[in-house]
Amino acid sequence: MGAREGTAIRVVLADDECLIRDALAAILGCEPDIRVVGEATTGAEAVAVVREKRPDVVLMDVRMPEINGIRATEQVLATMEEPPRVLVVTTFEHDSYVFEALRAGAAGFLLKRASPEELVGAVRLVARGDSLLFPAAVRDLAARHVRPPAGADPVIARLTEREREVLRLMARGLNNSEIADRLSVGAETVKTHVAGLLAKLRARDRTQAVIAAYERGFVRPR
Amino acid sequence: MGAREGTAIRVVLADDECLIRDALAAILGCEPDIRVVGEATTGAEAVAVVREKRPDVVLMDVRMPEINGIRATEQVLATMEEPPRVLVVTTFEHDSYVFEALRAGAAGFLLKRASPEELVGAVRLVARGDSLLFPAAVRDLAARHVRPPAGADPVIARLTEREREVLRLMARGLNNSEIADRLSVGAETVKTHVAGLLAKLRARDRTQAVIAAYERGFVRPR
DNA sequence: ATCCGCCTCCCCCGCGTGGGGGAGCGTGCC
DNA sequence: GGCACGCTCCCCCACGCGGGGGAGGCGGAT
Repeated sequence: MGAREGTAIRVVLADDECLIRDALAAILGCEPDIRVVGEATTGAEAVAVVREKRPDVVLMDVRMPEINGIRATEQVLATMEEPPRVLVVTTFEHDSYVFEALRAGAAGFLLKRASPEELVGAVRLVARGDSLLFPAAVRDLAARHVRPPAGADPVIARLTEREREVLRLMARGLNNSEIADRLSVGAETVKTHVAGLLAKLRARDRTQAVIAAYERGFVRPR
Repeated sequence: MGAREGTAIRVVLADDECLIRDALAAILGCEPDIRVVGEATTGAEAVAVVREKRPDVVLMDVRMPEINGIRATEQVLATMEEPPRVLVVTTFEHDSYVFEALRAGAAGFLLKRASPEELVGAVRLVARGDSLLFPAAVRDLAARHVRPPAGADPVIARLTEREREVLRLMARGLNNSEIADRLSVGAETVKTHVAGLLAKLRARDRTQAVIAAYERGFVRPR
């Protein structure tokens, strides 16, 4: 899969800004082992062009008319038998798209301010089957898996220590009496804490509270 | 941060196998801009050496005596003020350590069978502040964020379509009557589905069911 | 010393929830 | 045709849960 030995790496460029496309084409065109075989200015067009040209690599901009680059990536990867490696390109590294790009199955993530050398390096890398990310991307990903430094969430921070304790146990599926046993307090006490929790989390019932615990990263799956 | 201009990139190698260390040292030693300033054979030793030598980059093996590379990475990054960039090295790319390495804050993930060029390239890359991953790593990560292809989980798979629908809404905090409205069915019907859900998920109440939904990746935070 | 927040425990009350049944209806399988 | 299964709806009932109060002790802030 990817580029066959001895053949040029076939690349499709998808970006709504003509300037960017030209710049990318110019940089990649200088490389003997890379050939730009198609261009697209919208997400929909990108899907069509990629389907037709069957490139090894797609440089996909995130922000494009009609369909954005993420969706286009999804569609390409979902519908093609031997999909190309998609390299998602964007302007801002703090972009939350980083994450979605990976979800969509992108092979890598590249910043527009990358140097020409980095660009061609990245194209060769993904064509070989490797993947790459830029630092912000990794930080982004890592951040999603490391629990926020003990209550970065303002709402969670407003909970008392005891309430957090109760919430943790609630999120493990314990009912009030079990929590009471675990904390060695009366069942009535637990109810009070639960009531406090619900109010502060704006939750109607314990189920919504547990959902909030997950959504705010207070507890996490796995 | 990282390597200052004009200075060599200072690298510490941590691997319990002497052969590997020597090989890495030999490869990196040939590069004028890279200097191996320390080596370690255990996780604990790695932490100590890194703290003392303050390198720009650490090549950290995953499997090491006493403390594994992941833990060592965590400790280094958590305790040092200007921590080095950690490049986690392993033998198998399907290793689940990939994920944990990122959690721990590693800048990149490298396979031992990488070519010498890739190795030095990777070291320079992370020293500059970039990060890199190999394809399996990205796939691994992506897999954690894409919901398993419509019920990879056997328990979830045993649910009927309607039950999954109800579970989704339950996990969004809706109560039975709200779910009934949303699905345009009677409240009694919802109760039946909920009962089925609870039995199949071995959940005592809806809260435990929602927890199961999160834990099994049926729904996910954010 | 006073106030306030937190933890603890108690009361009553309404209702949502879950458990136990049963039943009709359509679909697909054997 | 018989059968299983999923979806729909209904009954009654027990209980956990959440809402509304109140109350005492304890520590820190002012």
